[in-house]
Amino acid sequence: MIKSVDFIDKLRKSGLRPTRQRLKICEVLFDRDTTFHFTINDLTKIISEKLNEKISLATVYNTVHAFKNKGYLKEISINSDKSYFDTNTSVHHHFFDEDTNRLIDCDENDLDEIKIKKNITGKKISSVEVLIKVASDYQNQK
Amino acid sequence: MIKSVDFIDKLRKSGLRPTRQRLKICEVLFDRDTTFHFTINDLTKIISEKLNEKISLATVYNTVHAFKNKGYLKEISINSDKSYFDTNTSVHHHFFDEDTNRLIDCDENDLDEIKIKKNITGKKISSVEVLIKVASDYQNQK
DNA sequence: AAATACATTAAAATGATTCTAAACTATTGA
DNA sequence: TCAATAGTTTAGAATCATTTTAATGTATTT
Repeated sequence: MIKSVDFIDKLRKSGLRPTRQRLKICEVLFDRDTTFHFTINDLTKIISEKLNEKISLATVYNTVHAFKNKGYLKEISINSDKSYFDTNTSVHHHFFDEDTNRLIDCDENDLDEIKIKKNITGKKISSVEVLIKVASDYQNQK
Repeated sequence: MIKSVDFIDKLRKSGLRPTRQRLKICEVLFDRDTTFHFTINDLTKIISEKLNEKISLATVYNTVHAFKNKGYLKEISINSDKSYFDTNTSVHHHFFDEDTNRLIDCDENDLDEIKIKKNITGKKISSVEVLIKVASDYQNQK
């Protein structure tokens, strides 16, 4: 378990004031052993239902975006209406389970390195992301 | 230039009635030499501003989804609020220009084949998509 | 040509996200 | 320590993309 002091430090070092709300959200997001994939809705539910805390929806959005901008969260592109976030900020790819709408991290060994053999003039690559959609066999036959 | 008769045929064969609105949209989307990437907003603008036609927004949505379901359009996942569509329905990947918000198709030769070396139990891969975000050099240094 | 099934439409509804401006709180520095 | 300040939270309103509704219109079938 990570001490709340660590989060206070982390926030201060990023120029973010350690408020009650931000510390709570830190706990939910970062006090874990494994990567956490979530939508704003997921996070809001955990805060209100599991932790019985009341944090304004606007604050949840603000905080998640602040964390993303500081590099503590990664936003994942899914063909969807919602944004997904990932506590694993390293360069990695994803499986997306279309049955459950859940994301699964790809391991470094699950894919070969993606080499891009083309350049867009005057542009620099800022990210390369692979999304592998999976579904149970029978549902796939649409 | 594709004759409107061809579109009537195409629609009928797909079990879609060839209405004035659908034929107009076919022209915009499919009477082209090269792949067309668009958002619903782009399409609506072309219809109303360039063609001076009046098609209800709901119809544009309905039609684009119908065409997608019939396999005439592909929906592309961008980290964004909007959906992008592509008249190129083959398996291929994309560059996304973050400066202009424009999509560019990857050629078959731009990337090696993506081999996935992991299986999700009980699931079948339904798609593999690579999205390469690019931006002009200086804008990248945020 | 009538009956039927499918399509279009404007407007309302929905759902995710952002904005606003007022109240609140952490930090700074006298 | 305490007031000034700068940054934060908040509820609710606003926005924007998309979907639904239910009434009207049109292609197809018989």
